[in-house]
Amino acid sequence: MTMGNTGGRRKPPTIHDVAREAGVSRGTVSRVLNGGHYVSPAAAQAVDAAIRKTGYVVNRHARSLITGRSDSVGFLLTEPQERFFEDPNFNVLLRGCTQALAAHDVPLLLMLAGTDDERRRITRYITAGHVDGVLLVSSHSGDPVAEELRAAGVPLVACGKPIGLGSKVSYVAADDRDGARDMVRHLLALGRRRIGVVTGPLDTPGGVERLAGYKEVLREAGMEIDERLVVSGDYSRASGEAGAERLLARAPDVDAVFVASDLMAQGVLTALHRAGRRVPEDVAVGGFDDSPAAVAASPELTTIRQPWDRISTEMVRVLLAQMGGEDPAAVILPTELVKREST
Amino acid sequence: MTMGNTGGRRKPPTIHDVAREAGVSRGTVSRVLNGGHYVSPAAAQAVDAAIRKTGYVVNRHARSLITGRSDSVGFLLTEPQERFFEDPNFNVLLRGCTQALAAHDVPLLLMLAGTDDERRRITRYITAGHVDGVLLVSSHSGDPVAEELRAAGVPLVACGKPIGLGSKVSYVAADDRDGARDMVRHLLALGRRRIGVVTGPLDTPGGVERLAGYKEVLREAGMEIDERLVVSGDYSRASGEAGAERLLARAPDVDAVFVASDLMAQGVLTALHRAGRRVPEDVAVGGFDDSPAAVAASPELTTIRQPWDRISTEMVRVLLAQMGGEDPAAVILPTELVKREST
DNA sequence: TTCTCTACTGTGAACGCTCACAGAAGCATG
DNA sequence: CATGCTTCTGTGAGCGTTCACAGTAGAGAA
Repeated sequence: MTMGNTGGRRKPPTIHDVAREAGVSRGTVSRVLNGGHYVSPAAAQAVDAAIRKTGYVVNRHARSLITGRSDSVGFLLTEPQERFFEDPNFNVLLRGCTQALAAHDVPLLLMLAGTDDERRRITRYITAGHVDGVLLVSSHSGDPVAEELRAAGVPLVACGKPIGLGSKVSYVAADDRDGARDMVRHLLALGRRRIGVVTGPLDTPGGVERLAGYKEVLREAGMEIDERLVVSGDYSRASGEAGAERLLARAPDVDAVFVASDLMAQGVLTALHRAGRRVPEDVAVGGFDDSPAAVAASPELTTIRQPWDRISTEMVRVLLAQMGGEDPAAVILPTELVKREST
Repeated sequence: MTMGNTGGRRKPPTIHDVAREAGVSRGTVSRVLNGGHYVSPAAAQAVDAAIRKTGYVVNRHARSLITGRSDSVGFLLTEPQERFFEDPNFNVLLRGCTQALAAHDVPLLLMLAGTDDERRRITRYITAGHVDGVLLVSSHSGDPVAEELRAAGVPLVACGKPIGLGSKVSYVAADDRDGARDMVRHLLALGRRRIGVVTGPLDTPGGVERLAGYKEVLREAGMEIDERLVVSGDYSRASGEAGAERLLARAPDVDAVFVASDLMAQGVLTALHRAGRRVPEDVAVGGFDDSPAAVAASPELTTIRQPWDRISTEMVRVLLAQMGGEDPAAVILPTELVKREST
């Protein structure tokens, strides 16, 4: 009685059913499914109709078994997870990647390598061919997982320039150096001349590049680099606070600070406030990332926005290309200066 | 010359290779792989050794093809994605689910149903049997995707009590009502007597329950519900601000506000500050969620913490049980009052 | 000894798909 | 009229695993 297309189905239709329905052979249906080359228009139409009528969906397992591909990719996070999972930009990245892949009908598997045990299992899983490629989030220098995947020849696209991996690894990154340049130029344009910097960790490309941009612009402007104005942090809020204190102690005449992350910049604001300096009147503060911390701060932070949505789509594009046989590629995307109250 | 275990492998070892290496048959290897029943200790040991030696990893596609299971689950978000992806608690949930599943060697597929097109594709994908179960985040009343999955008999566990779905759907939720009770009791214990409330959307179970808890405690305390003290919001910061203004206009003598989300509570703080009310001296403010907004706020918010880590592990537990044939279940987990500066 | 029962093991036969190949048209060229 | 070429189609094989079944060995009971 109830045999319609709704209701609890037991056995889904196979390519066989579609072939019978369309009056063609399995091979023809398969060809239609895979691009439709070498298929007559009439047959293609019949197959399409049969697919709709039967509600056929390809069994990816059977396909994978023979093709050796899985037609899925992994999103692998080997970073200390707290840090990344608390960064809303990470969400934008994850969402962007998922959607960009979905547009290509490629499922995304989320993999978190926290413990060594997980690392091992995930490495095995990937090298066994259960995913065709990996989107990697890791700024670990010499990440063992990444290295092993690279060695196994798994298509890999890193978010941000990876350290310690050969040039064989693709990556997509924001132009950290140029972002830093923009910010420091902005501070110069405001008439500031004693510009300090709180760097990120200098064993990460981001940390290095942002510092390099800072120095470049000052040199361009004919100024000497005063090492008293350079202190380093680790992207944490606390390190920003400590950094600002050191800065104030070493160079009390500082009139602007370029901080390599918004979170640290929040700490800088706290320290400046405590020291009785007004922002931006006495000291202008520029952050980096355009995280929610930037607007949550008071005053709201001028910062550098990284194009996370474009980063994600580019990562997917590069990965799919590489899975299709193309060579690894590096993509650098421009950043944007977002002016707010702190400068 | 270079034939070691490292390096670019072409063909991964199969169950055949393991069987040959161990001197047993495919069947025996398969039995070892699937629980080891009806296998002699000697054979089991030989197989284990052979697996280690060959570096064998089961081909899940081949397995799935015959078992009909995929041994993977989907994490499905049908909510407007901006809202959830900006909520760090969502991250905790996602991470917790991923890790709990990883412990069972079950991969997680991330699925975002934003557009109708995506919704259709995902529904097809799931009902075609490409995942064995679904972790669902959706407070949509009458979510069509959820309804279709339920109808198709796909094991489903919702995060939070779902609306409009039959009792056949499992869910795991924090005890919203009890959390609200705790907060309002806390405000009463501080001596406040004119306690206002900014509710969440009243077409969600969370919104309804939190309001119910508020009313319960006041009635318990022998107080009448003054409807002037009840305003509704939609969880957004702006709606909190507007709500507080309405509250102040309608009941200027308000001395405490229970706000159904931290984000709204931030808005409430802003409005109170603007109106010249001191927090907590003049008006105590209690939030809900313990989101980062709670500590970012000034003063830091007293709030109700939902056990997101436990919610995730419970969701996974219930889902796996259901995939194993058990009946749907509902799990309600206790919340925790976190006292900070705002009360 | 013979039988039965249990514990274990090996062997096709699938699962649903793609791929290589063989073949059948249709059509122009020699 | 044969020959080649292109376009299209069907068929068998096989991907790596599990499952059902048949079978073997050893222990205990008759």
